[in-house]
Amino acid sequence: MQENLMPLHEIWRSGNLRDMDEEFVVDTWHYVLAKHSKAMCALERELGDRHGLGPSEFEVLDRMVHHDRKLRIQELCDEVHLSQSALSRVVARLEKAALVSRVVCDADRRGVFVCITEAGRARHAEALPTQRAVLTEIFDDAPAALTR
Amino acid sequence: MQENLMPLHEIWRSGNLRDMDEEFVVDTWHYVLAKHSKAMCALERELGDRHGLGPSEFEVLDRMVHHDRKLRIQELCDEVHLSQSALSRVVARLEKAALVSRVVCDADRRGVFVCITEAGRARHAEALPTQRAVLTEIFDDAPAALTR
DNA sequence: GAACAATACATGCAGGTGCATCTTATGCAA
DNA sequence: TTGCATAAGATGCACCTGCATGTATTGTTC
Repeated sequence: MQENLMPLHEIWRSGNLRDMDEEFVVDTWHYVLAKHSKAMCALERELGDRHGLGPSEFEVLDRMVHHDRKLRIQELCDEVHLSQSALSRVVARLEKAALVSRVVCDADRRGVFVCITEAGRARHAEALPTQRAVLTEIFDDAPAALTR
Repeated sequence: MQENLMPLHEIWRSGNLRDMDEEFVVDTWHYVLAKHSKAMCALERELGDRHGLGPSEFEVLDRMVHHDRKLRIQELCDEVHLSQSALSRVVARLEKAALVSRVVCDADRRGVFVCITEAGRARHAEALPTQRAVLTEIFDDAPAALTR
């Protein structure tokens, strides 16, 4: 699909940028659509086949590792681009796989803390190079033209 | 979500672009994720509420108008980021709404031509300003810094 | 022409997502 | 304390998507 996609920096250079014209906006949108589609498909395949993780599952683990502490569901909502209900289910799946655990928050018993387990850290460490490889493959055209 | 998202051109300027380092790639990915999520949600809401179209439906109509001729399902597949099966169903929905019609291809009776109807053109013309407005709203931070 | 692989599209099915709603807990006011 | 609005998170439901497969047609090889 869209093999002749113009790199975004070229889109941004080609037009009259002072005008913020429609063509520029639409080209940028098509760039985002194409890269998103390509990356999501590849991540789904690679993370799934090699590590048994979906992109959403990986992203949640990644956020947990990044913050390195227990997080409220709502805090995760701010960082992962999922609805609260979708996130709730992702956490449920991760918990069933023993990659995170849910702990009731004592200060506010409505709330739930999500804690990454050792198995979760291990799975994330294992999957991280795969994710980086996929992204590098897909976005390697992005900065090149800025330095060429 | 991610209100403090760094514009992509800043991401591309900030790092050592010669190195294509991981941080750059990941920041670019997060940019794509954030913009895609924001735009898709907004398009789903605005196109849906105001014109009774989903993003995929609009995109197919848009491609039809752009090419201004009947297209094979497979041709559309190359342009819209959907699987063949998903596209088949989008076309079915559009046909049920009388916005396109399916015509068996005489030269190759396995194939199907998709033709946009007058109602389809009208609906697209009506929805186009909405789509452009949404995209402009979301991508207006993108080029500005290049000219400031 | 017969047999068989390949192609174009449709469809059954499983899975993920968002919206609306439910449940439980908190906070605040009377 | 009681009553009610609000917040956190879970869940029913409808919808969309991709994968695998089915159906019809075409091309190819013998």
